[in-house]
Amino acid sequence: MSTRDRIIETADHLFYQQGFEATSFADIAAAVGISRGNFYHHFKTKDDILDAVINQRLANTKQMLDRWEVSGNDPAERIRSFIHILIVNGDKIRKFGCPVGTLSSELAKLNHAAQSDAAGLFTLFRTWLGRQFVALGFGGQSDGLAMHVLARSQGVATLANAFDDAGFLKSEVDLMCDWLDQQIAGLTQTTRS
Amino acid sequence: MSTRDRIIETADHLFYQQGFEATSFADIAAAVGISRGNFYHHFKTKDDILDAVINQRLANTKQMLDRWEVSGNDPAERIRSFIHILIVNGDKIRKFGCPVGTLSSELAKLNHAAQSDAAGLFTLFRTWLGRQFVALGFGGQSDGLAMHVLARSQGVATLANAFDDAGFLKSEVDLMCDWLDQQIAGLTQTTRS
DNA sequence: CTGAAATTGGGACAATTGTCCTAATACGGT
DNA sequence: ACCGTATTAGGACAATTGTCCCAATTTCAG
Repeated sequence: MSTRDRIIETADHLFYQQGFEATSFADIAAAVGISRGNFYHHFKTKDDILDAVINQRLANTKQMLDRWEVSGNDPAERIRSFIHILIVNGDKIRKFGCPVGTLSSELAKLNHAAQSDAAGLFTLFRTWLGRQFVALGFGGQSDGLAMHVLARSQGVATLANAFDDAGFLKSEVDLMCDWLDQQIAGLTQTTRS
Repeated sequence: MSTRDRIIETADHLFYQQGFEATSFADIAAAVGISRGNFYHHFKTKDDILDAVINQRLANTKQMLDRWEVSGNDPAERIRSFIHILIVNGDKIRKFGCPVGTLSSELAKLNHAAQSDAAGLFTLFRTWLGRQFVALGFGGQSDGLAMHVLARSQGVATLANAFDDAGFLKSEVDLMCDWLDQQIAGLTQTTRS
């Protein structure tokens, strides 16, 4: 892996675990094991690293969502896959919160120009979830349902982090899956009537 | 108002709008209009101000919740009052997120000792909401329902902030109120059977 | 092999950080 | 009026910040 990529990967982890503002050039350089001069050769400003990190997250997320979409599962199962990220990444979420939500919140407070780019991560999930709901037949409600799923996931992540509570995380994931089943059942009923 | 109280109030606003880490002694002193030396006389360390800010938030929140509880409204109406904070503070939430959730998240990332104190703000709402659900007759489910309301509020705040979307905020508040009505209706039905 | 370009290390730089000190002023009780 | 305490201003302090420069070293095409 190139030095540049190692810097991005390390910065990604540190931004997630410590926050963007609290992570310094020196922190990243030390974690990568290179000098600050070398660091500067690859990234002139702190905003440059942030852009690179966000772009990598966007690419990785897009790749993951694409993988989920080409696989044979039905849309409902895909949405459940999304919901279950909360469990798969449960340990990290309890320690550091959701990587997307916490970065977006921090950049909003810093009034940082990259906030909209960070929000693009949410948009990625939003449009993907919306597509699944459309495929299920929810039509014009799909975007609202996608935002609803996104919002509940964010809330669960925030509280699981605040209380460091794995049980709550699990039970809310179950509730969300139940909710999804009810929505789908309700839709089938409406279609039949 | 005493200088000390003015410092706390100003620090509260700045911590909310800029974040704890991004707000410096100099920022607060300048905003209050006092010298750093004067500042130091009242608060020896940055953690001291943070403690004072959190304690004031705890006191203010407790006072607000007490006020809501002694008023004649029924518990369901009180829960709706809580949910509607999202609308009342909608402008600020869209700009800076939820004061409780964003502070808790930031302190968790900073591995700050005061994180548990900040989480105490959540506990305040949690036990208060739980008490309302108990009063409604939800018994052992009450705490889970309280956490559920808390989580959904947090998620709505996070996404309303990320997308700066007032319409989404409004529609999710309506959804939460509908959900509350359904829960209560379901409870009555169970009681009758 | 050679020379130019890319990469790397080791600092320098002013600005800002949290913390602390001292001297001056304001205030309140006797 | 006086004295001790509380409050205030102004600055000093080392450490760290983001940024930048320059001299080595490595890489690699010709």
